[in-house]
Order: sequence, then structure tokens, then C-alpha cells
Amino acid sequence: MKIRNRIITAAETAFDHCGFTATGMDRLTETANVSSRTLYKHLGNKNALIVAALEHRRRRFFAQLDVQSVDALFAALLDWTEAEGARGCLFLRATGETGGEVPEISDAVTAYRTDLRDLIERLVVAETGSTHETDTILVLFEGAVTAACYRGTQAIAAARTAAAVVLKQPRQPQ
Amino acid sequence: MKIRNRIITAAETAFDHCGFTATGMDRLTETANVSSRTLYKHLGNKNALIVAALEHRRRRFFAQLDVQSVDALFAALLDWTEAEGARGCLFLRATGETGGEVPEISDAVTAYRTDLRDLIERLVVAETGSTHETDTILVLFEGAVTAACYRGTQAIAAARTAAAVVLKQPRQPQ
DNA sequence: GACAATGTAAAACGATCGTTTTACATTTGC
DNA sequence: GCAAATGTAAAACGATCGTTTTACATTGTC
Repeated sequence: MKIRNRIITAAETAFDHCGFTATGMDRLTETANVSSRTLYKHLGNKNALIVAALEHRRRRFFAQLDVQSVDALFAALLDWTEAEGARGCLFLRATGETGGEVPEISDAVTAYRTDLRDLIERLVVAETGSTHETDTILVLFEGAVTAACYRGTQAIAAARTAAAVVLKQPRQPQ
Repeated sequence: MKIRNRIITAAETAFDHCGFTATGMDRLTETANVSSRTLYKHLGNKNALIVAALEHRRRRFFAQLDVQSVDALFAALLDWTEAEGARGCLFLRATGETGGEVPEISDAVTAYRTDLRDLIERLVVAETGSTHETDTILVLFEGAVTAACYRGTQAIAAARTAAAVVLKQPRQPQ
């Protein structure tokens, strides 16, 4: 169970830095320091490795995002970005590269997005007593991830501040 | 000048729907209804076609985003998304697929991002008299583009409302 | 009406892709 | 201590990639 994890961890980084299609099996075996025979024995094929890498990313990401407030959510995203850099949502990029025509990959992406929205909804309800601002915080989160690619961490700071403003703002009737 | 435009237009759609690397020259010649000889005579190579498609997207996008207020900006994004669908920022996906290691493509992405931020800054200044909320609106815009992939147009509506709230909110001193 | 110019159709190029196989070395459990 | 399992190294597979070339049809122009 150790080799498999080494392969997946290396793959997650390689896919993130170089893209899914552009990253060949050669580079995946090199960075994981395993033979191609071993890689295929443990993962089956490239698409399965992509799925495993996405699930690994999902686990790592939500482990860092285990927070109890919206503000802490953006603080955690800031930590993540400082440690990992910003190259845009890996799940969005995965569907973009496959055109959404690889069901196993689309499922992994849907799982991530469902988890993300569930987390945000839970935090928003805890803070405001309603789900109304869930999509707003979701948009700010996604926007922070994307804009951080070229605006750096100040994009996350801007999203964090805006989230506080939006949640403080009393919701107008009707 | 007509064939070249037909090639680029078809390529923009193909890249958007299927990804850059996953879209082979065969599909590009088919959807444009030209021979590969003609395609190479007009564009040179695939990377040049990618750059041309990105610049074509940029022109089309900002033509639709020729507005005079932040609210109109999100309304225009709504129109764009209803007409074109939502698959995430094409420029982000382009850098993601190439790992940012194709200078010509990176330049096209930078040009788009610069234009987007300049547009938003101009609108924010016109509305608030200061540039302070530029990154906030940029984050909301990017987030709307991304979240619309799985939340649909209501993600754009949420961003639009949040933008109004943020711009109305008086900025606290210091 | 001949002649460039510009197009199509399709074969062919070497390179690289994901994947499998062969041959051999190392580890591990009984 | 010896199989069985599991690893490496590397060659080879057919498929597909981006690109070029060959052969031929169509055009617009002087």
C-alpha cells in the first residue's frame, strides 16, 4: 500500500504542474521512481491514475479545509495556496481536458464539487441560520482559487473580506 | 482572409469543448472543412492555432463585455453563458494544459487577464471613485465563470448581487 | 486560353503515446 | 532455505500524434 501511494502522490503533482494529457506515463514512472510494469499493476491504466490522483487531491484539500467558519475557510485556502501555489482548480482542468467524456473522471469532479458546496453550505448555515448565501460564498471561493493564479494571495484576501461583508449584510426581505 | 477565420472559429469551439491537447489536427481540419495542407499554410502549426483561437476568444468575449457598469458586466456574462455554455475559463485551461511552458500561449493568457482586470478597474473606479474593490469584483467574476460550470446561471446571479452589495458597502477608514 | 495561385484528398513521415511483454533481481512468508 | 510474490530495466506493441509531401482539381487573371 506504500508504492501505490507514492505513485498517486507523484501523479497528483505532475498533473497539477504539467496538465493531464501532456504528462506521459514516462514522466509518471520517473517521478514516482517505479517501473511501468509496477505502475500498471497497481493502477491499471492512465485514466484510473487520474481518478486516483483527483481523489487524493480531494482528500488532501478537504483535510486542510476542516474549519468551522467562513473566515477560517478562506484563511485555510490562503495557507494551501502559499504551500502549493495557484494554477487553477485541478478538477475544472480535468473536465476541460477530457471534455467531460470520461465518466470516471467526471464522477471524481462531481464528488469534489458536491463536497465543496456541502462544506460551504454547512458553514453558511452555522453563521447566518440560512442557506441563502451559499452560492455567494461558493463563487467567492472559486474566484479566489482562479484569480490567485495571476493576482496572488491578495485575491484570496479580497474574497475573504467580501465574504465577511456579504454575511454581515442583512438580507433584504423578499 | 475568410478561410483563416473559419479555421480559427472552428478551433475555438473544438478546443473549448474537447480540450487543447485532446483535440487533434484531424478534428480541427474536419470541423473547419479544410485540408490539413490549407490549415498549415494559414496557421503554421498547432500552437499558433491555439494562440489564434485564444485571441479570437478574447476579442469575442470583450466585444460582449463592452459595458459601462459592474452590474451590466455580470448581465453580459449571463448572456454569454446562456449562449455559449460554461466550461470554465478557456485561458486558465490553456495554461493548465501546457504547464505555462509555451511562451506564446502564456502571453495570450496574460493579455486576456490584463484586459479583464483593466476593464473591471475602469468600471469600479467609475462607480466608487477608487480602485480598492477591483480585486473583489475580479474574484466575483472569475468565481461566476467557474461556479457556473456546475451551479448554472444562478452562480452568476449570486455574483451579481454580491457585487452590488460590496460596492454599496461604505469602505471603512484605514 | 494559359498560367500562377490556391484549394482538396490522401499517403507517408518520424516521434511519441499508452500499454504489454520479456528477462531478470529482490524481497517475503512458511 | 526455497518458492511465490513483487520489484526493476528495457524492448516491443499497435495506435495516434503533429507535420510534410505527392498528385490532382479548381479558381481568378492578364
